[in-house]
Amino acid sequence: MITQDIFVTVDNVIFTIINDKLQILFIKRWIEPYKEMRALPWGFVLEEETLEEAAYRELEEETSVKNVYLEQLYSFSDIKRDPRGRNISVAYIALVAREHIFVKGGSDASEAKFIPVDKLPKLAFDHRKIVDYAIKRLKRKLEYTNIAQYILPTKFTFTQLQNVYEVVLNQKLDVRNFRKKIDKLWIIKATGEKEMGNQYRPAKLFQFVNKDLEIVEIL
Amino acid sequence: MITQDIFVTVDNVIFTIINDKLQILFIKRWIEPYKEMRALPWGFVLEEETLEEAAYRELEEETSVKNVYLEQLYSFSDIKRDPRGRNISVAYIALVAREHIFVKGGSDASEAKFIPVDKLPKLAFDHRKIVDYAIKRLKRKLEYTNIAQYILPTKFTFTQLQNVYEVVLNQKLDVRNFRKKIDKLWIIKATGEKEMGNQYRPAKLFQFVNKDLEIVEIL
DNA sequence: CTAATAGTGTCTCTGAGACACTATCTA
DNA sequence: TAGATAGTGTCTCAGAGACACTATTAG
Repeated sequence: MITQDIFVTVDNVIFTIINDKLQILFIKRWIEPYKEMRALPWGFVLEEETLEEAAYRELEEETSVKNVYLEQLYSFSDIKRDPRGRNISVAYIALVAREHIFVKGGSDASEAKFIPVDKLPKLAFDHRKIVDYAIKRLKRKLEYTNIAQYILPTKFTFTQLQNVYEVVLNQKLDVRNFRKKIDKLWIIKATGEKEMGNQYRPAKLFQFVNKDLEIVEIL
Repeated sequence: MITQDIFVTVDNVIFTIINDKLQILFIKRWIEPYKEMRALPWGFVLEEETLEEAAYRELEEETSVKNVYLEQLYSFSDIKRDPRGRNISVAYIALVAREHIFVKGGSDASEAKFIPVDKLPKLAFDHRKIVDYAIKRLKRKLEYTNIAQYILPTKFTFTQLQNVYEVVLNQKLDVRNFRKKIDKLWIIKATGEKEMGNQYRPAKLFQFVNKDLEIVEIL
């Protein structure tokens, strides 16, 4: 029998939209290596849990969260990715609506916070590579699935939906064309309610028809 | 420090086309569990190699191969996937042209052979799940990249190219529409040569313009 | 000249994108 | 009634798919 001295970990790329910007959760490292730098929340995989369970457990250590979407991204295995020893990390993407996530109190150890993707500092380990890959996957998936629902509140306005697309794809979209396209896909339906309380015309509230991830050619 | 007793392995889903059929390489297991059943070629990840290197090394243990395309598929981690102990397996997809792969002599131990995807027997472990996922990925990737080149000889006819699409997507395609579409993508070019030796009109030979994987909206 | 596959063009329909005005609410 | 955002329709162009015949070779 072979012996292996390899540690298996999970890294989470947790996306949400705050202030109309796509943001990712980072902790601040308080020990070497990469002390003081930002890093993705990570954790060891325990013997009695799957990778997905490990990712979910890790997620809950840093945040209070509900209605989260979790998807395996890729496994990273560069020999030197952690200078302390051989490590293989399975990265996960998490998508959450702003309303459904709460970052746990900044114990001095972790100090977790969301940072906009266009303002990322230099990151620890190979986390920049992971983040880049995660963004690419998210963009792609937005275009052929109903994944947008996981980053939105259950009930949302058409404008909010469009904003998800604009912020993730990082480009402005035409209001009329966007609505036409979404309408034809039948992935959302009106709730009959309206968003009140603003000093302008109230917007209709919508919800997604299918609460599971669905492949739909979109955009 | 945590101790982990988890073995990390790689499983290879090796695709090629033989007799106009999409086929995958399997070995026959000669020990329990799943003795006598078909399984994907697999191997342990060594401490001084990346996952991709492990997949490639394993590939070379079962076959002589050149010009192979290798891509990480997904990591499988069901607690009970191997009854002998905790195991996490990173699956890889390999694509090879029939001409570029040779299955090593059937030592009684392994007896490796290609089996058409529509005639798979019951497979060992969770390999059915892996295979299904691999086929799905391959189909999808065929539609938006130039990945077909890796399953074709360097020079090929338009008919052969169309056959790759038909066999992988498992549907007949219209000759004229297919040619029009491929033409417009500028991903292949005529070599000027023709395929001779047949008792009918000789077909022009083509080759791919870009030898690297390229994202191109296709079909 | 027969058998077998290579290779080509047109029409219709649908989806994508460009583009500007009216509707509805609060203060 | 001013300010602010919600919500809507038309035209043009490009790509997708349906469809049938001619071209070229070996024997």
